[in-house]
Amino acid sequence: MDPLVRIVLADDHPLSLAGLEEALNARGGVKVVGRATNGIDALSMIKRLSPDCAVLDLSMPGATGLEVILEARRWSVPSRFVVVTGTGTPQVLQELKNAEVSGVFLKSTPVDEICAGILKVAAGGTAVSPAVRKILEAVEQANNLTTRELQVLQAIARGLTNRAASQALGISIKTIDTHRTNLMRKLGVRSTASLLVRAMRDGLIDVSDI
Amino acid sequence: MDPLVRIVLADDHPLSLAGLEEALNARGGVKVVGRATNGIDALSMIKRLSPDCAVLDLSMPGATGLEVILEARRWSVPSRFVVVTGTGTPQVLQELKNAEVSGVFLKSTPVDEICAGILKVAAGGTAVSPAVRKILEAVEQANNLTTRELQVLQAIARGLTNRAASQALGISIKTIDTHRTNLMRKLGVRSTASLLVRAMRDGLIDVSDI
DNA sequence: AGTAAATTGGGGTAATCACCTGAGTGCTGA
DNA sequence: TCAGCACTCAGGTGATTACCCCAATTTACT
Repeated sequence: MDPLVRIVLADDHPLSLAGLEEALNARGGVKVVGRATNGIDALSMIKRLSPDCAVLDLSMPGATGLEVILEARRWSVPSRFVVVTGTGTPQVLQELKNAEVSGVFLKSTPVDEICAGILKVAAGGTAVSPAVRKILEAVEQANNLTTRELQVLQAIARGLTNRAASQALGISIKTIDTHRTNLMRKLGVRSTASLLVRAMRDGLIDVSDI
Repeated sequence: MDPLVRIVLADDHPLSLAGLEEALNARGGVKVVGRATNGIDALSMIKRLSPDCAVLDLSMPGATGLEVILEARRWSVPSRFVVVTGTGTPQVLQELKNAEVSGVFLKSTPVDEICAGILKVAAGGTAVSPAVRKILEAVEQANNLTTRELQVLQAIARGLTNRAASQALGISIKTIDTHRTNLMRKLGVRSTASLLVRAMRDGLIDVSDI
């Protein structure tokens, strides 16, 4: 048998912490050598223990999981990292991707899948849940949209007609028309209806203020 | 001081169970007299202990929280009930509302809020989290839409034009037009764009298969 | 049987959309 | 300096939508 994989868990929600540890123990092959409920403790613990893998919640008091990772890397800690995040907003996931975090999971992911991912990352691999991967692909596509195009998309989502959108953005109706045409071409749809469905599904537009 | 409020907790996820109990203990005034990780145990426990309040997860092996409640009521158990559900689909919430469950919360709700709700329900009140209430209002509105109108809404969401939708549903374009107009009037919007945004935001249409 | 609601569909009009070609400006990196 | 891109706008055409009118038929329920 391999020696046990040493793991540090950090999550400000005690219940998630306990649940994950229990699942990992049930699976075997790992040893949870440290637990933290805030970013600061997590960071010092990771520095001190140099675990094979640190599993971090993203929203923690003191420092987010991402901040912990970046800081730990500045100290050349050899650990690998898995981030578990509750809110899978495109922006957050993009940041994690840029930071080249080895493993990313949503909290809604089945615990078994997360456990498997942690082991994989600890073994030197990468593990990104399908849900996260899907969102990232959407982000990829959103990044191909220009600022102005996103603004036009937002305006349309608010129910503005081309005319109203042109007034809102202070440009000609024809310009709005051009942008919308380009949006539909870029997203591969042929109607405003599909455009909005795609945009909302992929989180390209902000629905909260509508 | 009042005597301690006697509570039974049931959740197949041990971590949620522990987290909630911890939070309740921290708040004080309550005593968790029973824990169950499946519907069957929960039911027998409630019958045996007649707690002031039973807090039930909706998705449990054996029997769902709702089934437990309905069965417990058949036995005239005097307990009051709080349901905590992970998936807040409109259908599920509507069923809970119909069953007149005293308290309904999403798992994403802050623990403090859930605790406060449990105490309120145990005291004879009702507690429905704002998020749930909002979804229910949307359901209310969706129920005012006829079957055909919902079908037309789905068709539009799939990006079908009036013509394509008419062919898909085997009716005249003019009928689609009528339905669409009625939809917009009922939902208080004046454009297809707004119609879709409203529909998606409120879960009136199924986005998964688009 | 009778009333209400749902579903169907026709006519018509003004507005808007979808899509095209073309073009001027300004910024940026090679 | 020059190509490339983003942004801007125009003209034009056919399709479609938004919205109003009205009415026949079916379904549901009292």
